[in-house]
Amino acid sequence: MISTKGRYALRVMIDIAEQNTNNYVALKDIAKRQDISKKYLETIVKKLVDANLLVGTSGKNGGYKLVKSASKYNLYEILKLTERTLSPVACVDSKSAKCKRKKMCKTYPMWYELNNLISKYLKKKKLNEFL
Amino acid sequence: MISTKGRYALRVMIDIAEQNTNNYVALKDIAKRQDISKKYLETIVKKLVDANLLVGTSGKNGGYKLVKSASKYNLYEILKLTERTLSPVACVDSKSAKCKRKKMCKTYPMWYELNNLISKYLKKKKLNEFL
DNA sequence: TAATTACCTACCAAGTCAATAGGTAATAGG
DNA sequence: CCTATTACCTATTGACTTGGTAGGTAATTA
Repeated sequence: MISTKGRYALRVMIDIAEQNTNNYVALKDIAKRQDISKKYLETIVKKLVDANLLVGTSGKNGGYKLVKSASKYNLYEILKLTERTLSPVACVDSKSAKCKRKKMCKTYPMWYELNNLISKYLKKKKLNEFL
Repeated sequence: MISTKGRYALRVMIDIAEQNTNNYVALKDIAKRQDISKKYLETIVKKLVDANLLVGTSGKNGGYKLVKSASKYNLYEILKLTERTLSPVACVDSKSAKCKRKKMCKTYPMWYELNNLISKYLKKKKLNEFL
């Protein structure tokens, strides 16, 4: 299941895109509009900045802004930052321990297919589709 | 993410179907073949019995068997027993608290669509496809 | 009646998640 | 230059879930 962090991250990205400005958007305002604790959002936005999906600046009129046009962001790249994994099962997750039954496992191909289905959906979905 | 319980449940169902017999299949043997702790499998198989996907009997030559042909089982009905939810996000999960922003939420339709994608895949996939 | 098997209740350690607390550093406007 | 504003940093907490174990009782058949 995708956590609140992931859902919030997406909403933050959409919120910034919606402002449709080249100015920095303050987190305080995003938190108010989205009705999410600003303190909590800080931990989420940090991940977005670290991954270069957002750029932030301090001080008066500071805040965050996108680094590329909304149509160039896909959901997968946003969500993978906040989620331990986006795989539906450990079997197809690169971060999980490898299963030694993988080669003989009758269910593995199905999990692999399902994983593909989800990944493709998320990679195809672009941020501008939410505006 | 689908838990080990769910993955094991599926493997148990396949294992029983594979034996291709009308006799009861003992959990001891399933555990050995699948290399899963029998004790742990007990908790999983109980859910399958409670939901009438399997029927079990005690005593010598006891064990579990299917109640219908493998082609009549779909993955969704099996996995939903072991997972708290099969929804990718709380927003589209009937068991989770309702989000009051649902009606105005820009992301909700996308989550709904993703949920549908996954559910449909799992409901279409039948047990006999693994034999 | 004895072996075999399912079935039942309880428990535990580790990990994850959602969220809060209390700061420090950078920047722009007056 | 100073002060308000804003991002950024580190640590902590309680609740919950997961994966798995322990130690039994009840049912069935040879």
